[in-house]
Amino acid sequence: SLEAVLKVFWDNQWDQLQYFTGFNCCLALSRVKKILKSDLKVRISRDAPALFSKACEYLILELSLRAWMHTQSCTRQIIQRCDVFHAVKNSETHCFLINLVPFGPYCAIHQGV
Amino acid sequence: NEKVKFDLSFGSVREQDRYLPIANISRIMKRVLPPNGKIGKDAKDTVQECVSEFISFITREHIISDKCQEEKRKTVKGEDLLWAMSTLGFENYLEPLKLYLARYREVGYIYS
Amino acid sequence: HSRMQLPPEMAQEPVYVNAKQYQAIMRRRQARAKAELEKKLIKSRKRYLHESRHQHAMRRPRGTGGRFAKKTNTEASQQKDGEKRNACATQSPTSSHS
DNA sequence: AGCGAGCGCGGTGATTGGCTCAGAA
DNA sequence: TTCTGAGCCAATCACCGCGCTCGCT
Repeated sequence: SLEAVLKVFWDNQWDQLQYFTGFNCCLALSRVKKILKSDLKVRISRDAPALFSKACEYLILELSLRAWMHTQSCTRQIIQRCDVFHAVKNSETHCFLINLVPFGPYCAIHQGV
Repeated sequence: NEKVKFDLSFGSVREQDRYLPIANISRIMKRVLPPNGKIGKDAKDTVQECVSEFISFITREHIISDKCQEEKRKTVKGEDLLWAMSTLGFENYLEPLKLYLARYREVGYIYS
Repeated sequence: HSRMQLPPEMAQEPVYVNAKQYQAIMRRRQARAKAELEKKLIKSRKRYLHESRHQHAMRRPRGTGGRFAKKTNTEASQQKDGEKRNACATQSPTSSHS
């Protein structure tokens, strides 16, 4: 059912893009630019922060949705770190984050779920 | 003054500069939850770190992979980042981001 | 289906990743290892980011239940009065009390 | 020509902790 | 069952966006 939920999610995102009017930016562009520049000393085009702002929004939404699926499978109501770990580990597109999401010791009980 | 005084934590960059605001991260995360859904603090922090890693992952891959190394001082453009995402398995993001980029250029800065 | 096994960083179960990301993940690992060798990694998080905002939250009025309460008219006028008195004191240094 | 870094200036929303009980364990 | 820890509230102020100039290509 995870695949179906994700398909609905991306269809909704596409619909919201088609009908959206005006430019709503919910992540600070200057902060995105700062993170971009922190990696290499390089010039940043004006639209790169805006693009990453939306891309980060998608990343957060999809990661949270996958984590919430795992939360529900454990019959819990609060997303914990281990849910994010599970979402990262079982996702083709988010597995590059695997080194950043260490399992907390108190979450070890959920490792087999 | 105040910044320097309290930033003697052995890291060179402040927390406010390495991550996006935690309140924005939390608000976006809540959008996929039912009204009774909650988010643990460590889950918020983890996603916050993941977002910064995502930006660095795409950007560094673009900078390292193509000819930007020889050509010093090249500017990172939006289309380059889209190409880098396509090579890293973010195909789902491509079409929405293309449309979003077009919309942004329409209303963002076309007048002069 | 195109997943590659990642060399285990610590003692842990084998991890499989997207083949498209494998090289980039390895490069990122090397960069992190180098940063750790240079002691440039931040380990723990601060309890709060700004001292001034911490102080602001600490001295704010709270309702029953620990929530932040609306600033009352009395407090607002008191604060305005204090500001005015402060400005007056800076303008005329001999006008302070007894 | 075009395009981005850097700076200064308003305006503003992210930051922030004590208590309660949902809910993790 | 025990007892941890996340949501709740809104005022300040650090910072975000915008317009500007200047330098680079």
